Amino acid sequence: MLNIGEFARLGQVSPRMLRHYDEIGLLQPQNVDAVTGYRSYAVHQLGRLHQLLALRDMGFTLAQIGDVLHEDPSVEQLRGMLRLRQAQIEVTVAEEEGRLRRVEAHLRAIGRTCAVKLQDVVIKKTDSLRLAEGRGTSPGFGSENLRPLFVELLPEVLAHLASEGAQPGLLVAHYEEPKDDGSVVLHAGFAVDRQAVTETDRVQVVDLPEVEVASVIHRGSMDDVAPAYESLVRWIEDSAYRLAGPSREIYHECMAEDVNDNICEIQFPIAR
Amino acid sequence: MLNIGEFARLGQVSPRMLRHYDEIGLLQPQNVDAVTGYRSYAVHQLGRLHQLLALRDMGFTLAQIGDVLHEDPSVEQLRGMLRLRQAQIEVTVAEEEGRLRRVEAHLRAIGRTCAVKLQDVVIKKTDSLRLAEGRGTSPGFGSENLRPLFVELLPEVLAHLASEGAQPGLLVAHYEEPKDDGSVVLHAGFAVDRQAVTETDRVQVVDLPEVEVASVIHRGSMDDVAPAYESLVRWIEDSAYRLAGPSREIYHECMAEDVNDNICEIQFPIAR
DNA sequence: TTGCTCCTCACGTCACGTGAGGTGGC
DNA sequence: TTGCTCCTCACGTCACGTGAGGTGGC
Repeated sequence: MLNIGEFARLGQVSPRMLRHYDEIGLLQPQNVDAVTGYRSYAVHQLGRLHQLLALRDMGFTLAQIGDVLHEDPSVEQLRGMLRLRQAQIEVTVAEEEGRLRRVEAHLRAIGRTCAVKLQDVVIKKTDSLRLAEGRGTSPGFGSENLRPLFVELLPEVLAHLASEGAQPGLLVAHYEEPKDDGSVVLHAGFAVDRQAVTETDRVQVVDLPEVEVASVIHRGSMDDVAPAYESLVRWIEDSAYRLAGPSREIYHECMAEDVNDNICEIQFPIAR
Repeated sequence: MLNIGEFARLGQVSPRMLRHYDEIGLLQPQNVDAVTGYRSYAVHQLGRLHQLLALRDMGFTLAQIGDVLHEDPSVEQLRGMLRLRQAQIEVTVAEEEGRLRRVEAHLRAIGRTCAVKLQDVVIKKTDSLRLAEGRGTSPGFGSENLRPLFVELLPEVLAHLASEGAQPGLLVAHYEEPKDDGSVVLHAGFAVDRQAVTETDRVQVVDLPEVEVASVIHRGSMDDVAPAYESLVRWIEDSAYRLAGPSREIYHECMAEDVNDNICEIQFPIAR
């Protein structure tokens, strides 16, 4: 019979761990002295300890290990548990590799620019969104092209919503894929949630689906949005995602007294 | 200004998380109502939240994120943190892949045999060990060859230790690489820790170094040790380690009344 | 007597999730 | 009045590490 220190040394574990395994019933000493509380382990318990450590090294929780040790599962059950564990580890590995790619994308990003503040690209799922919107074609991106279109479309949408007694929510814009000549179709409108809004030939109601996006927050005038767009796109390509559609712009704040306080979230659907 | 629910929805986080970040000073609301305690967030705080989430997605702890957000590190410092994080993730990935290989080795092991009980292979570091030992050559492995050698060598070692007033510790055997003709040199002796023991031409004192080993516990007669050896070797090869030397046998229990209660630990040094 | 090993609490870890119990505005 | 959102505790999670304070045999 071995005392706890000797047994711990043989098994290369700490006495505290053995006490813990005793406490939760995973591996109880052969004998506990009724007076002193001293634990004694039989040499053959080293085999049990080995099983326990082997399962722990495979990443099973102590509760699962308890099931295996006490319930003596069939070969089939054991195989099932191992397969499940295998699948879970594969998921973990994939997650960590994703993390790694994101870190490396940020590393390359700070290598490329002097702007320190681009580490705010975030992957998230958007909520689905119902918009009342107007549409128009612009000769290209750039606020010199887009601004007049916003000024044309938005009052029409607002007037229509007012005539229907609906409250406009967030201002949202999204785009269609640019044509070969560089022209783009802009959709600009307001979130209307579940309010009933009828359509006209100038105002449509559309549902933007939930999608996974990469997103940045741009603060300031939309005249200066280009760098944000560029770093977002490069970040996405860098981190082994790919662009899965044209962008959306969500104007969380677009009427600040100071234009530098405007806040616009730029989202690109991504895949992979 | 947004209340906590609105802000949480925009950032795709839970209100509880925002309260937590407030509590630990990571992201405090623009305003807290003195009477009701209601938190209000400014839209531009979405940018801060994005930074926070981006850092979290890279696996930084909240304490580290706090440092980045509050202390506005230089590009060089930021690069250093990212590099460190990158290295840590690479370690994690390597560990998880090791786990995966161990799980797969066990899966193949239970596919190969009907014996359910071989899941007790464990990787560990041995303690260094000082032995007083005798040496002899056997025509091969197998207890029919080795047993006479043990019977010859061990009494000599014991007698020598007794004459020196030293206490014999654990019985340990180890081997040299087998020769081409299949013969092996057996070293068999007893642990002597730091006791002073002089050497003779029949009894040598050696230090076995600390090494990383794969280890199984064999219970019963050494006549039946072959399957344990075989499964240990296959397991090692299977899990992308490789054998880094000949085996050691540690006889934790070798004089049980019932031979089936003998306990022997078999270790193979491994590398990679 | 001093050192060593053993014992039993019990707190701390990390980033929140999940009630419990209560409040304020539509 | 009912629902909804907000609030503040405070426990639970997982596998131990790390004291604190005390005991027993050489």
